[in-house]
Amino acid sequence: MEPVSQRKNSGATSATTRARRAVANGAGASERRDHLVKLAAELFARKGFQATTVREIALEAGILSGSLYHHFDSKETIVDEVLRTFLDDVTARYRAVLSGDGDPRSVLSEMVRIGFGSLDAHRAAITVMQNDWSYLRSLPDDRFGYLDRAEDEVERMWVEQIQRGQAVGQFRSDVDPKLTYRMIRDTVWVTARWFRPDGHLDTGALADHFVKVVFDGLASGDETGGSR
Amino acid sequence: MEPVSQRKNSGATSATTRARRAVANGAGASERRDHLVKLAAELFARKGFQATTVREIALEAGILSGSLYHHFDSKETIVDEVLRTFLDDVTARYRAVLSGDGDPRSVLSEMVRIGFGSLDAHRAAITVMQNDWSYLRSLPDDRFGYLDRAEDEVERMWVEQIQRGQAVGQFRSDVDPKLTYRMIRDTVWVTARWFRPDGHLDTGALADHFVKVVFDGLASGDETGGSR
DNA sequence: GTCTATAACTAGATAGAC
DNA sequence: GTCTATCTAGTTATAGAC
Repeated sequence: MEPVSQRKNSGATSATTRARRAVANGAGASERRDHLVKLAAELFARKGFQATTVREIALEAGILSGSLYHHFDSKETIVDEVLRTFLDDVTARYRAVLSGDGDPRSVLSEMVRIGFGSLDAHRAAITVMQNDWSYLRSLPDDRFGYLDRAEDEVERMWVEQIQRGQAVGQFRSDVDPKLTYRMIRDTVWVTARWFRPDGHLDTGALADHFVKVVFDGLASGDETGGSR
Repeated sequence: MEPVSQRKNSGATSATTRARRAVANGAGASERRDHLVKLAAELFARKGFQATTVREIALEAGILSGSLYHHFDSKETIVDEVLRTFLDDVTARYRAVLSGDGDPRSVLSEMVRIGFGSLDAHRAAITVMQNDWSYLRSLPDDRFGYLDRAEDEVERMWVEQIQRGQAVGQFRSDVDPKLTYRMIRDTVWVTARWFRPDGHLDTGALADHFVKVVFDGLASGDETGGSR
């Protein structure tokens, strides 16, 4: 038996034309649907994809679980949309920066800023991506194979810039580009675990701090011990 | 109906005295039990705590799910033991280093090495800790409250060393100690996601690389752009 | 210490009324 | 677009035989 419905929307957007699926992106979009995806993303982020039940998602939206299936054909479809929305946005931003003519250091710095900046709009999605990646990839079909492909593409972008920076002498050459990329990537995304938009630092300050340490190092300039 | 049992251990360690519970650590220990915990940890790490069923754990051990409950009173108890074993080990190592008289830079460097080094013995536990932390903390009782307490203690250790390093001039003073700690912590632990012990780099090389970048920076020494 | 059998429950998903 | 009602399958955990 389902819990009693606590109606919030007793008739708003009642009979709007909702045949506008399959537009913009390939998946299908509507404001109602987007809202449900957002609610679900927050729950997925907080408790994990599997620990979140369709009943909880529905409850949060003020409807019953069965009604969710009018919008989505499965729970997987919801998380799919959460992740795709984020990945599409961030890869598009990366491409925009790379199409410019910045030097490696400023391009990399800009990419770091894009990463931290995406915490504002995509914090939940980033958390889900990290926590539930291995589970989603362990599913029998290849539905989430695009995760690996997106990761590969992004890795190429970063590694190329690091190598370019080494070639022109902006970055030290005794670091491994791929390892360095992973280090940066991990540090940026993992921030989603504890970052709160209403906290005392914003994503810009976070990026500034990170760029400072990674580019120039934690050691004070006037010190022994540095083996450089 | 359970799958057919594929007996692996047809009588080994058959009638060993197994009343030696509640020793060493508080939880309870036996080789058999430890082995089961290890198997479970690998599964938890691969698929997530909730996606891993007690049937799978039992299957992996060559027994049936009911038999698991001779060793553990619940699935939660198993993951509890996975996490405690790791946390006890790593905090003990931190304390050992801090009880020495090293300068901040070498202490911090040693702590980084402990972190990466723990990937060898605790890779699965570290993965579980990261992926399932928020779920375990969301459980009704406070059973996993020690996670927060351990985190707090470790944070104090790190932040103190960073501040000490700033005080003696080993570390630059224009970075936030707490933020820097989080950055380091996250980067070290998150490595568990992709690190493979049989890969082409070991945990020592990983630590070397990380220390190099974080202490001395990615920028080449002879370059403009560094605002220091 | 393991197995057999099953209880008690919860999950995702569906069909059709409104 | 939502609700009611329900199906099916899978989950943790238990009881008692061996």
